[in-house]
Amino acid sequence: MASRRFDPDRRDRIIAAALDVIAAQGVAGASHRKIAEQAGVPLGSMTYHFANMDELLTEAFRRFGNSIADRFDQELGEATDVDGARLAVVDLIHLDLLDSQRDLVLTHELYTLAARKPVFRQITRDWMARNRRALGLHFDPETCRMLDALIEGLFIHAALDTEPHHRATTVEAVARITTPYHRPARTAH
Amino acid sequence: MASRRFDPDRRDRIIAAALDVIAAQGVAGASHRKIAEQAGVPLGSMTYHFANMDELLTEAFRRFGNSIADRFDQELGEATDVDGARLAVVDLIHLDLLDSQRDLVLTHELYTLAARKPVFRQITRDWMARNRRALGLHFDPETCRMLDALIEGLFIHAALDTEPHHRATTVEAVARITTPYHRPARTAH
DNA sequence: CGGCCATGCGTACGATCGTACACATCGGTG
DNA sequence: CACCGATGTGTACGATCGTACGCATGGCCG
Repeated sequence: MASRRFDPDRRDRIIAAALDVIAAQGVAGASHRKIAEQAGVPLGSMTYHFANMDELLTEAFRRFGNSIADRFDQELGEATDVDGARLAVVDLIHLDLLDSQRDLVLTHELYTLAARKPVFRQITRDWMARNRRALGLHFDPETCRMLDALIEGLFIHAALDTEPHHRATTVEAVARITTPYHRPARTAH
Repeated sequence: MASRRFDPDRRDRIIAAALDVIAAQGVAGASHRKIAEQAGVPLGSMTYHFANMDELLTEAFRRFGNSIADRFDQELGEATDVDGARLAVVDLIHLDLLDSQRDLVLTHELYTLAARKPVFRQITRDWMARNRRALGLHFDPETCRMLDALIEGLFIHAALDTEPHHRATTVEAVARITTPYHRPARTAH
């Protein structure tokens, strides 16, 4: 039998399994028992490595948020001008995120928790702050807020629409939201 | 004692209670027992009036979606031009929706269910379709999609941000997303 | 006026949950 | 080599859940 000594991978495996179960069954369906089975560890390990369910969920969602934010940092860090940044945003939405039903589901689950429990709200805020910082390399703060909101909204629609989103629509939407509005000159009246 | 004969209000009261409990405790915390207590009906009434939990949730969220969509119809129906419609959208976001933590929480809960179960996805789609139809009175279809997405995103941010959203930011964001993008003329190079 | 049946309810059952905790295991230490 | 404490696990308990179902109730029909 494998050594009974401390196994540093054990914690990680449980966290990964937690995200898998949440993606498949939702937070509501994520029990210690199911996660333990998915991770291939005994039930007793759950309370040994994590004081309670909230601690496990907290760590899991923090890891999830960071993994998404890493992609923001990477894509946007490579952009060299505003147009490149716009393109990076479009790619982030289309390539990395919309294709992955898993990420969408996890995002929804996190938001739902965040709307109710302060701990998860903080995780979400940290995540959003990271995203905005990445966007802030190329856009002014107010635009970052709008752009961030638009990205969130496009997420949601992608999760629920039957028909796939057209990339052209995303391109146009990103272009619009990053372009300051100039009130048109009034014609005489 | 009150009559044992059929009470048509009973169903409605249960549905209203269900939304109250979901708003307060989330779908995860909404049990037959809690809803029954909130509605002031015995536990046995729950399975009498609703075949199972999903049927109750379905009816509750359908009612919720319709109540929000009604406000969209009303506000946008009163607008007479595009600027009026833009203002209506801003008002919808700020007056009716952002102030109400309850609506935000319910929206998140519905989306989370919708991401997983087809029944609730259909409810969400119907709701979105109603909203888009209302927006369609004043904007072209592509703009409706973008605007709808932006509204969703602003919702989410409102639920999670500590600081309140500035109305001016919303006004600017709505103006931008409803203004077609014109590629700027290139300077010589 | 007496019985019947639609309406509505109290209760109990089996499943599942989070968590606690006694106990097994075994590398390191003296 | 003996034992001790760190590491990890099996199991059981109390709470809560959705749901089923037998039974109480009382208007209505004959």
